[in-house]
Amino acid sequence: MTARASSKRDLIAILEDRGFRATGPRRDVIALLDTKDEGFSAERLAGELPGVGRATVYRTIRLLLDAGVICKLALPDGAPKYSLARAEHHHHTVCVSCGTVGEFRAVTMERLLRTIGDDISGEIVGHRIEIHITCQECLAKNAS
Amino acid sequence: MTARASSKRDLIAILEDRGFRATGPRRDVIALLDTKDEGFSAERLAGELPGVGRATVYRTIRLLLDAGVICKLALPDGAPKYSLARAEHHHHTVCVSCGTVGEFRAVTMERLLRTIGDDISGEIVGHRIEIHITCQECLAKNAS
DNA sequence: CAAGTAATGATACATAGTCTCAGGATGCTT
DNA sequence: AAGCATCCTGAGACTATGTATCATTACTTG
Repeated sequence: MTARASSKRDLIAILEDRGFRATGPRRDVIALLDTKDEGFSAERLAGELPGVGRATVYRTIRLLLDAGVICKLALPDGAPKYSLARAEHHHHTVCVSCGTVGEFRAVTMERLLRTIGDDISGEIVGHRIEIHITCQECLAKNAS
Repeated sequence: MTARASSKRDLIAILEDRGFRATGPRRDVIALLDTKDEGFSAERLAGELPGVGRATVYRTIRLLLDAGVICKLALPDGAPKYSLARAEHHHHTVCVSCGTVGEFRAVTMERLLRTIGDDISGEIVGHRIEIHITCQECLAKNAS
């Protein structure tokens, strides 16, 4: 099991710190999310929670996005995916074949971005960096 | 006017080189595209071409995407945008306020990505790097 | 010019997500 | 505990972005 910065309890605490109620449906979403080590789609999440309304799943996802505890990313084909944010600041690898999402940090990257800032007119407010890969498992599968 | 690697004529040539016909509707899409210096949405493009079917606009966009002459990118809020690819390989800046898209190249970035490859299990097949900014114009507008 | 192929517009469908609304749960005050 | 304001909920309508289908039209090439 991967070490995880945010456990289920932490996520609930974060919600409450922001003045939101930790209601049943929200706990359900968080509990399911907590079992996922890979990227997941909102629709799939909703499908796995028949007791929770689709709108509520999306609403909870938005809350957690705003709180910064999950990340939204896009496969090259444009399909959106979510993943739990384990580390404070990080970037993602996305397997274009199976959709598995990984995280990496690169201090060098941050330094580089600061440098690039000098060449860019305007104020940098954020960035999105995704590395698209074919993961080990898919490489092995395709080789066979 | 910005120097542009692909002019209208070039885009048509690229289509034909790939075995597609340079039909009227496609020329219309390309001609309109050629007037745009900013990022644009497919829907907006379709709206500005009442004589061309919505499906054809999307189909033409896909052809040009496949040919690599336009790029698809995403604003932080998830809204998709397209932009003409001027330079061969490049990354984008997107103004989060007005949506204007810019390009930049960073050789250092490519070198860095190669380095990062050593830390990533699996095979890198691509990447997506977007710098989100507030552009000069929007900064000025907000200051007033 | 005939036949085959490519492209077209209209429309239906798919997916992702937001909005609305009436009802229900919650928490706060007393 | 009662009353009340607020938050949250599910259902479903709606929007946005894009793809698939299909009958019709336009090219191209022999």
